[in-house]
Amino acid sequence: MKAQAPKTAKAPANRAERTAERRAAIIEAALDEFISRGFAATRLDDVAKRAGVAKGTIYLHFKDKESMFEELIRTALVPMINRLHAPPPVGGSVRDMVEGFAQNFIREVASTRRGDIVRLIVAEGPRFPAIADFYYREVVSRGLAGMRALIELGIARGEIQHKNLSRFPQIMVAPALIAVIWQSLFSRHAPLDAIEMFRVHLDLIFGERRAT
Amino acid sequence: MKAQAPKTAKAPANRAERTAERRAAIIEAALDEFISRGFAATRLDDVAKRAGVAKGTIYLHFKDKESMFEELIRTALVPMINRLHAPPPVGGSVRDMVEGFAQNFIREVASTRRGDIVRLIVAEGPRFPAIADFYYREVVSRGLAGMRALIELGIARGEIQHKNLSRFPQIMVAPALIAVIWQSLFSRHAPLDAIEMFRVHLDLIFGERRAT
Amino acid sequence: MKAQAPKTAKAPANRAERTAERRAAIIEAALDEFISRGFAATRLDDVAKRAGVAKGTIYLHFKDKESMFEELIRTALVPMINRLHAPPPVGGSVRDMVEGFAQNFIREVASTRRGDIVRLIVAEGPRFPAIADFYYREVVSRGLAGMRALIELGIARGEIQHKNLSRFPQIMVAPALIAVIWQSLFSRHAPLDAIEMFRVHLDLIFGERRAT
Amino acid sequence: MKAQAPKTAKAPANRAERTAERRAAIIEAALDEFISRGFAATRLDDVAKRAGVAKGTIYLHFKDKESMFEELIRTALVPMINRLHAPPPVGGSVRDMVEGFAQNFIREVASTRRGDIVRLIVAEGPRFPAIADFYYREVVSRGLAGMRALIELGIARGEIQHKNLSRFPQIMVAPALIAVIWQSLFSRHAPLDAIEMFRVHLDLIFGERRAT
DNA sequence: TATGAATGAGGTTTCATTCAT
DNA sequence: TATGAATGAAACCTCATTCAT
Repeated sequence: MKAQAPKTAKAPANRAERTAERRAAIIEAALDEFISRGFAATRLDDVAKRAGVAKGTIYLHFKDKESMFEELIRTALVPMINRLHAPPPVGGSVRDMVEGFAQNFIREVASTRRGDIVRLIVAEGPRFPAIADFYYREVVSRGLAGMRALIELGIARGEIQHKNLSRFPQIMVAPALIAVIWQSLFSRHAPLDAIEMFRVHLDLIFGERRAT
Repeated sequence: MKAQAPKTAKAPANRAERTAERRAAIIEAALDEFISRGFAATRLDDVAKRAGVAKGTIYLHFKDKESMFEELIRTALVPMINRLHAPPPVGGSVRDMVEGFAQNFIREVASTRRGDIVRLIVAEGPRFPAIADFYYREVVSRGLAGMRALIELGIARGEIQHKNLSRFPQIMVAPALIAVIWQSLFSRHAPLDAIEMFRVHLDLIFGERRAT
Repeated sequence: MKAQAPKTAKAPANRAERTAERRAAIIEAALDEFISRGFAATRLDDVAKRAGVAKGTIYLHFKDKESMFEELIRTALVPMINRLHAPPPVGGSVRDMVEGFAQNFIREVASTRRGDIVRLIVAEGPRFPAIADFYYREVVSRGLAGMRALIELGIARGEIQHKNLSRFPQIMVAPALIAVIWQSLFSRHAPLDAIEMFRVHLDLIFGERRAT
Repeated sequence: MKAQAPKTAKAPANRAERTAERRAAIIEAALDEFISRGFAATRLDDVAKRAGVAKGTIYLHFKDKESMFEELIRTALVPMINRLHAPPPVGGSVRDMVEGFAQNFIREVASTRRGDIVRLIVAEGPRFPAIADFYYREVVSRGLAGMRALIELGIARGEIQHKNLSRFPQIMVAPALIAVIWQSLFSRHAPLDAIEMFRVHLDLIFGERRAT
């Protein structure tokens, strides 16, 4: 619908819209800067320049640098959280479900900027307890709970033999995290086929597959 | 004459010794500060205060903040590197060797400041390629090579069934890295028994054990 | 509406104007400080205080102390350069032209802050080749070329007997430079009537005058 | 005489001698540094390094940087002063005497480090009144007095026609000072034959010469 | 709302000077 | 006497934040 005055087609109609766009540009720019420099080394000047707004404009949207950072991380995590909420694509075997999830994660997180956000949280978490708390509450604990449920399903169905695995669902996702970190730090030195690594990892858990 | 005062063991004899001590104090203090604040947010003023020296003294030992950081990380990694060089305590089964190694790592790295150094590298690596390079060259690639050798030994001896594991030795150590990160970020929220987790992980690889 | 307050002539209308004023104040203050302390001993803190701005404001106008210095000198030389460009007040004898020029120079340079700038260039030139180059190119070589033209005119007209003088136009201006230096260093000890000295100097070149 | 123990010929016999040598080395090094950097930008560290002594040693010979500078300049001026004291090589014409003096000055001052000392005084004089005073008293006023005496002798002998010249002996030496400054600042851009220039200058005063 | 010039606290770094050896 | 490690005041410069327009 929306159907506003078509204007010059490009210019974003009304004021509210332009404001929202500016805000989005700031968020986008700030994320990029924070990812590539970390919190302390990021200059709001650069964020403003990259977002195409004046420095003062940032303060119309965020109280200060710190709350901007925290809010940003939260915002950026929402898509990941939503994905966790989404019911796993029930259907095939548990292995297929886990593998689907991991492929998704590796493709959409480990190899993209979202992976850098994870690394950013690892980097700045200790100095921003609010962020570590939020990340634990919204991502880690939910993700592990979901993974544990899958593991238990796998055990119940007889796909997984190792009963103890449900005590440490972290093991299931460990290679995915490794992939994220490897990507940021070492892909230059040696590329890593994260998806294949994950498959081998699943072989350990579910037993070797017949066919690929 | 000068009487050769025997000193009360506390006063560090000669000048060179005191200088060395001061340097050690600076290194110690700087590591602590870098770990808890990251590179950019660390103030050399605080480092000096913590080390009990004047600000200028730092510059007698290091060219500037950046090279201090790089040199520090290198220095701090040496013990880890040495441990990797040390021939694995050959003897029992491959599983025992790996488990011994992991216990050692978790006890001496994951739960100590050394673990924070690993996290620091993850955090600052992208901004300090020299550090990431050094870490890859001296720690990661060697560690993975050693691990691959062990895996191949395990396969040769029949302890390990999954031949593909040797392609991704990262899988073997993944839980150890998870432990390091968990320790820094989430141990407050939920403690993690890293050693037990690693044991379960080894069960996946070597098969379940009869007795503990 | 906003009533268009006519302002009381003191308040500098719009923002751009105030910025320009501030910049001018910085330049003014910096020149004074550089002149009285030299480059290295000048503190930007003092410049800011004298200009009535904050320290950071200086950096909105100049990249750093060094480029501020170079730019300042260049700016300050422009009036002198313009004067050199101006066609000499053709008219009377060559002697009158030279004497007019010298009187002007002594009055407007040797006895004012502009003279100190010349001394500043002498003082800092070796450490700022860019400045010495600029000064040579824009002031010295042009000034000497002009002076040589005048000398040749004087020779052609028969006012000057010494044909060799055109090989060293420096001789013509030497007393003017002496005056500049004397002013800065020794006027306290013994005042120097630079204009009279120059007249005597011209007597050597053009022959003694009948009347004053 | 001196005839001390020949020792190893190279090593400077006794302690006092070594101390004197060290002092000389410091003076030498400091002069070089001050000349090429100016007072404020000279680092005592560099002076010490260049002199081959420890930083602290400088303070055994000089109260502080400032008095070292002043003392240095004084010391360095002594040879020039002595030369002024020396009775002019009476003999030929006044012109010969002046020319001899000027050639000497240009050869031994303008083209050497001593010329840089003159420039250094021009540069730092205003900030070191004691130095400007000393220089005026010991060099300038004496030099000008001597020059005035020569001029008056020239007038008396009929060699010089311009009676007023004795009022401004500065005119006589002006080209020599020009040469000093030119050397430091512009010799890179355009060499200046100072001796020839001075000769032309003398032609103005004494009349053109028959033979060269 | 949006701007960006201005601020000034605070950071890194330098260097004259001291002093225990 | 000579050393040079240590000091810490003071310099340059940055950048989060404010505010008049």
